[in-house]
Amino acid sequence: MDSKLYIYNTLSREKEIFIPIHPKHVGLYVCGPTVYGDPHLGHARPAITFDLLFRYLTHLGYRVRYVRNITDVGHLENDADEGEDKIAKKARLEELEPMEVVQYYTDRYHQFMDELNVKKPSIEPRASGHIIEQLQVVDTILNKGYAYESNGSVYFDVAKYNNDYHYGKLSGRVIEDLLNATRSLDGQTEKHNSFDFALWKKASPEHIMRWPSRFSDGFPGWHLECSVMSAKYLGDEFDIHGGGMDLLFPHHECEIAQSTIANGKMPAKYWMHNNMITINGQKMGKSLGNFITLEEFFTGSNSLLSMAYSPMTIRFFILQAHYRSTVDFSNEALQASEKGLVRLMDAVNNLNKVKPSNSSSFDVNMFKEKCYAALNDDLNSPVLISHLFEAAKAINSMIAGLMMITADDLEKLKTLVGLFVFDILGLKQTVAETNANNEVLNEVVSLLLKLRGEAKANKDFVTADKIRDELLKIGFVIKDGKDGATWELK
RNA sequence: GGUCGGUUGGCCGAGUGGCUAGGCAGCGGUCUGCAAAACCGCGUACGGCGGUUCGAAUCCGCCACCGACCUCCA
Repeated sequence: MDSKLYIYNTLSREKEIFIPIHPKHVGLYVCGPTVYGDPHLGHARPAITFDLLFRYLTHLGYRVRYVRNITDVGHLENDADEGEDKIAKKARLEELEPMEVVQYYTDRYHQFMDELNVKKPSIEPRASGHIIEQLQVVDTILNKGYAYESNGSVYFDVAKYNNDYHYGKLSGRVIEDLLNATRSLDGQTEKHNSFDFALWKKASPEHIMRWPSRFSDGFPGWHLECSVMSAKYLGDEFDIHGGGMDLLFPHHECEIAQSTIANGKMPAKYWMHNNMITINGQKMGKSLGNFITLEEFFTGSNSLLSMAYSPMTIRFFILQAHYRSTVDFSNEALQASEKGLVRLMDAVNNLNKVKPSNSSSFDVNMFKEKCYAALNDDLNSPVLISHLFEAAKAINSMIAGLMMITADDLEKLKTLVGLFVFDILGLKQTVAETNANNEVLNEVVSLLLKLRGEAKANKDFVTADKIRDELLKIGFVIKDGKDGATWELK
């Protein structure tokens, strides 16, 4: 528990030691997906980053309440008009209920997160399920004088807030600069200042998701849900707030302003932001249209992909970069990750083949220390992985008889490798590897390998190679070693 | 235009003042009937220019290039 975990706090722009507000408990809030499109690689990054954090904090013994929201309000518009076009009419008849769209993409998101072995959060609240709470906060902020009503909408008064508090403390924005960056936007005329943001927005006719309120039929502002739901489930003040770097401004800045007025407190102590995934050096995002969905990765069905990549390859690829760095997608990089992952997993499986000796030439305690040090240093998963590769090399050397390990140390090593690879990094064995542990299959293949061994002993290499080649065709890779052949499924 | 961040060997990607990150690819070797795997060895990288220092990829300054945010976006 006295782990000395340091995390980089965007608020201070420094790594800070993590000390929970309530000992032994951690409140973690992460901005989840807006469910109006298929999940893509960009969605995988924060999910995996904060999954790693969730897993590690849990391992350290904290009771973690992890809240990750589903944004299902405010993005759906009805583009149908009153034209007589038959196709348009049919489209309208077959049109999906907004909640159908939400349900569909929520399910898709869950499906792909499961495949990536991302643990479910403790609570996954939906914005649409918290309209009443959001309206209550609108009232609170209005009553405190930091919001104004304008033509059925309610806006947060940023200028007033900035007089009394500090708008921009998270993002480093200066309000005067924001004024200079003015652009013409819809609804501008309703706002006192361009940087004011909506708490409640009156729905225009084409908006199909709408709720009644004393201001108008409308929907809550874009930033309000996170302030409301984090406070509801984690309290006015909680430990860690996470999300993508692109949400830093304005989303999180606005959240801070709202929560500060509504609850009188900074909502979160530590703010963590994962960086973007780039493609050809550019951010992969919905608006740029350069995203590759997770389904496309898993099936290889995208012209940018030279092959399909397994969920674990994607997970490992993301974990091989530090979460605050951009990570550039390329087929070459992904294939390198895939091969590396196979090498690592092979070594993990090889642990069972290691025979203990009387002494150890591998320092298990040092290995353990280095692994924890990497995680404690702002979740440095790439460094942790580099240590795991060193352990992999050591394991293979033990099998080759070049290194030794005592039975005690071997047990420790098995426990540690299992802990870091499976529990904390959240990697898992492929279906093929799981099949390889099937006893019946094991005996059948062993029988074939035994026959091949006999053929080899008789210098009948034609038969030996035939067995090997035929097995390879089915998907078995045969590896000859000092003490006979071993196999694995590709 | 403003704010912030980045530029590391063939590719990806750690590293923040001196000590081999790691993975992939490549080359040489060991092992093997051959192959694969594994192991051993090799490459001697830090955008440019200047400064600080005994010593800088790492600190400071200037320049170049790239990106993020400023608008929905993970």
